[in-house]
Amino acid sequence: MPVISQAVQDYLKAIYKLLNGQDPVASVTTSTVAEKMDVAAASATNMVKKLAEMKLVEHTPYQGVMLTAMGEKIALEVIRHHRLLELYLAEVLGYDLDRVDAEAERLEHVISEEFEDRIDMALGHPTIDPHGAPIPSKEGEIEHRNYQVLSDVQSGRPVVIRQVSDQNPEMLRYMGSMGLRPNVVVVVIDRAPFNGPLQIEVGEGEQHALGLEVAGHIYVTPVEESGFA
Amino acid sequence: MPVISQAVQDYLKAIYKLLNGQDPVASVTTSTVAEKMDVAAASATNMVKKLAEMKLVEHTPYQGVMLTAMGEKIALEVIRHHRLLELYLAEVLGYDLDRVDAEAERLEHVISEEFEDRIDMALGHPTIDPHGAPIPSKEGEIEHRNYQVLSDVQSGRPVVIRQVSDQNPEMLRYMGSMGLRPNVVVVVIDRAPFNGPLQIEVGEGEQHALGLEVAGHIYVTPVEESGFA
DNA sequence: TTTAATGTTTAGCCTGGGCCAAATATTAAA
DNA sequence: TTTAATATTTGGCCCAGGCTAAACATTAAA
Repeated sequence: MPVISQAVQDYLKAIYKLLNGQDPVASVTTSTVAEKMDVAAASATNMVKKLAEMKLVEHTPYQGVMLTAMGEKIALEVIRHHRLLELYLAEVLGYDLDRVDAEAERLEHVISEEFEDRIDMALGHPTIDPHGAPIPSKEGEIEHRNYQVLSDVQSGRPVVIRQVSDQNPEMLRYMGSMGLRPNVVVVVIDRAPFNGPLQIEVGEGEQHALGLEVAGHIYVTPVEESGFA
Repeated sequence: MPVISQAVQDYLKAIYKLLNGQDPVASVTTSTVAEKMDVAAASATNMVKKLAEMKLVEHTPYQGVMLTAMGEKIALEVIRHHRLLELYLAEVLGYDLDRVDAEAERLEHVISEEFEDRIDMALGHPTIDPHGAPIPSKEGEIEHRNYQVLSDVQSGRPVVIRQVSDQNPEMLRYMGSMGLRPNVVVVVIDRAPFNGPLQIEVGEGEQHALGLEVAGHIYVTPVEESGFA
């Protein structure tokens, strides 16, 4: 089998996330892949063809792409690397939450099995990354949890933040500035009409007005529930 | 100026090491570069031409290659990354000495300035890597020390190992198995004739027979001296 | 049901960094 | 000093992974 290049890893990861991410998509087409990877449609077509030849994906033209077992395994390995690295950077090296993603992105492709194992051990075999996303096991198992979106939470019911989207460092920084991070309790005090902002109380203290877009990137469970499906 | 690709970094590092390494070479020709990089001579020619266009080296055909100030700066940055990483892997993550080089080789090209600074801090701003090689400062300064080669040491005079060559993991493992690592005291008990092996005493205890090839990759100073030039 | 809009693929090109084989310089030996 | 051995460079090729423009499919709207 051909080499699993960095590009191949990145595409598989992107496809995996589109299929199983926070808002999974019915069918992953080459153009959604192109968009996620930020490349031209033609480039995605080429790569998808190549991945299909390598038996890492199955592709029905105009329908969509699916990962094969092998493709999914590789994607999960990359994601495991990524999330272990994120946690290591945050916990051990003291990175801010909004900087771990970019660094992990580059490191994830070059670390050895030994590196993976050693940071896993140093972290005590963690299962959740610093954004609250599950870390796949070495065997390629990953926990799927059902979280609610903060923007859907009704007023007065306290919820715990379980996960925040790591897509946008600026948004992460903004969330961080209000204390919005995993394991923090939040109560929606009030919802402004016409898709207006939420008034929320964070932890014991401060109140903030929070737009729906940001609230839609915060995943929560009612206090007392874990979110297991 | 064009992008400093990984390949460019590797060539600059190789040229730097040929010029300033443990046995510096009068002139670095494209073919020595090719050999060090383990590529065909034509490939090295191409890259040297490219480096010259980027003003990172000066090349006089059939004479040799020299680094410009800029080229040397980049080489030293890469070497700093490499050696900080080696030390971090050994000290913090518990790597064996013979495995740090390969891992650092891949990581050195992808870590950010922030990563560099954080591990530097975690290690207390070290100046020597786990093989005993100096770590260039962030400003691109590097200490040059004058060490003796163990194979040249006369019998009966105790010496301290200051550095071991990191070229060959197997040799490193072999050295390690005899306790030959930086900061260990060694005495040459006897030299067999006809370029035969040295009989050495390592630390307080064991004696070993050590071939000249390996002894030639161990750098020492007489006990009580530091090796500063 | 035909047309327009949209999505997908093909064709052909580019860049980086390898390769080999052949041509050309240079140095060393006869 | 001429020849042989050795270095170096050139020319032409390959592969990965991008790109654009054009061709071709499919779905939605008229």
